[in-house]
Amino acid sequence: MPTIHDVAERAGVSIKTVSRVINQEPYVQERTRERVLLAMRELGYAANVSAQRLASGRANAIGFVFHNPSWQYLSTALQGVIEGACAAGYETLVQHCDVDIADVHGVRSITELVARRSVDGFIFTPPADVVVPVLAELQAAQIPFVRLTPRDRVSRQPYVTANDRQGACDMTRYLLALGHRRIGFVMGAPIQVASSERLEGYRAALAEAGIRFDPALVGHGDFSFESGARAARVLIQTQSPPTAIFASNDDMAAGVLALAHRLQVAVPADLSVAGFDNTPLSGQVWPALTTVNQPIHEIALLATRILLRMLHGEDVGIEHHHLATDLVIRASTGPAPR
Amino acid sequence: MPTIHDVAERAGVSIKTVSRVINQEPYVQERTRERVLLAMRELGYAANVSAQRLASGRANAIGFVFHNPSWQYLSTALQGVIEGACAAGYETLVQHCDVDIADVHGVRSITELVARRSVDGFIFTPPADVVVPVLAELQAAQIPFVRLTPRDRVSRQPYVTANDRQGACDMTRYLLALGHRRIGFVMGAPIQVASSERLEGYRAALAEAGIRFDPALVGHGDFSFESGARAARVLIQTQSPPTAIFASNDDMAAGVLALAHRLQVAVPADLSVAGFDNTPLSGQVWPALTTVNQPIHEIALLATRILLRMLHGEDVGIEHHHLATDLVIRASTGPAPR
DNA sequence: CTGAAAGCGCTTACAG
DNA sequence: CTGAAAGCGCTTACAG
Repeated sequence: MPTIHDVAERAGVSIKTVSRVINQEPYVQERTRERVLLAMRELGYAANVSAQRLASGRANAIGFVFHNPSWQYLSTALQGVIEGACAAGYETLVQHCDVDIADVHGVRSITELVARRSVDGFIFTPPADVVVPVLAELQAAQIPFVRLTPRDRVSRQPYVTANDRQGACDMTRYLLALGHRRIGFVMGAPIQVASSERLEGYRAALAEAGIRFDPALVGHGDFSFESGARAARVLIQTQSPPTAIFASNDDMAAGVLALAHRLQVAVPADLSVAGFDNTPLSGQVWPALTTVNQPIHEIALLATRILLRMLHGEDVGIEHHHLATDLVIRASTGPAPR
Repeated sequence: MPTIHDVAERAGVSIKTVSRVINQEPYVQERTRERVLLAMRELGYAANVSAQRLASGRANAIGFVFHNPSWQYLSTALQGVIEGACAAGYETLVQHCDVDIADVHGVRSITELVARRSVDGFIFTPPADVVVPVLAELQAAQIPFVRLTPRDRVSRQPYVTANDRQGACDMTRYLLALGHRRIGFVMGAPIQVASSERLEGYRAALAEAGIRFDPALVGHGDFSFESGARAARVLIQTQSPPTAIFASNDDMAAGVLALAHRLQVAVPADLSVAGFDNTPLSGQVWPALTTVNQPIHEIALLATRILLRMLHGEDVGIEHHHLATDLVIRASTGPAPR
């Protein structure tokens, strides 16, 4: 493996000049730069990352922390982070964080990445951001991090999220426009901030249309398929059942759909069903789900760019971004019956 | 940040002795070891990974290469790799490999990880293992790698896969046991070896039962939901349609299901439908899919353990593992009609 | 069982 | 615009 010395010798310059070319520093004569670049190419040279890290004190790597969000969320977000990191010459280290064991393993593994100088900063995906002591520790140690769809939105720490409230409001407006007046809503796990945000969006649209909010039309789920089916059973078997059910994620909407099939309720003729997240699942059930798309890739990319700015020493101030969602209209929704 | 010198001073030993304790080398007096360990704890010491890498010439990291398999496959496999790597003190670097652009970006990014000394070896997930020139380059450079469910199973290079043939054979036997005699089969993308393996399993079970293989019962898909629906349309609208359709992955089986619903074919009363992979999707469609479970986590973990042995200089010989799958029986299959 | 010396391949100040 | 020296924090051989 060629080193910086080999390149320097071949180009007839000092290693410092080679270093300047590698790091794209100014003040290198164009002809010199070209000679160095040529030598690097001829030798197949690539800088030794560990040596760079040791000498510079920077890892040029970011940690991607996750607990266990949906597979799809994780992968899409990870690709966004990798894209942003790669473009800036940063590596991405994936770190699982066990939220349940709280500080035993979770904390250790993350702070260890810092202690061992393996990463310069972190991206936290939900719900990994609930490990508050870790975040406090990072903050105290001045290790930058950006959170994706975090639970706490009060602190000055930067975060990027989809605008859940607006998305739910849009969907509810759409169902109202189809003539639905009794619209059921299935809530997600209360611990996640998206749950209440989506409920608020639903309520806002109802209020806007002059429709009284009816608690009896709200089912309580936990974002799982089964909880969606359970909530739907309750909603459908009431005195005056809703003509539409808006489940606040796709998994629960699929559960609603399965229950409707079992009870022989025609979708969307007798019951419209809508979801949230635009997961692959939403397009692969029958009928295909009308849902809300979250720009996960863009969210992750933006978060990474903010993190990179922080790593470059920039004082970014308050960076709280709420990215717009969009409606994906498919076959599971239709005009209100009668 | 404390260094090895700080620990050495506090423990009253040389840095070499501290190094011995860090690396768990023998020949350290128990009392000395304890004093060093105590000093490390008191100082909150963690070795600087970059310094270790530079000095030792080893990265203690493995690269996880992926193209774009299903999200779920990717995540499950990644967790298996991280688990195995972490246990051995290795970091995991996730590297996307663009199979389509072939050697422009794909090759570059992978060989660069090696050139920059960022990783010691690789795990290739399908279909990233199709970048044959990269594999050849790695082999020439003596960089160990293990492939997951690779296309090429002839070379001596180690790999780990699920036993697709056995899984498909088991499923077909199960359908036969339910009384089905005309069983349709939807093939996946021909480029993936799993496609032909699964077809072979189907054929083997038919032969075993003394049933002639009928090419007219084989639909040609590409593992996508849409291709499953298309293939099902052809199969269902023939003169004597099958009483069961075995789609060789869950996405296609969901497509078969959607088409059956559209054509008002009752599942499983009139048509049994089976899938393969046991993805989350399979449990969230209606009726829930009978499918074949692949032990992805175990596959990834085993692959990582083999890679680690290679990285430790062991000559592992031929390591070609075919892990058993198991049947997951749910609601989409039932006795043959009549 | 323990240690002093050299060196891994870079970057950081500092000179010129 | 270019370079010589020092040092980042470890491990590797080699002595004792």
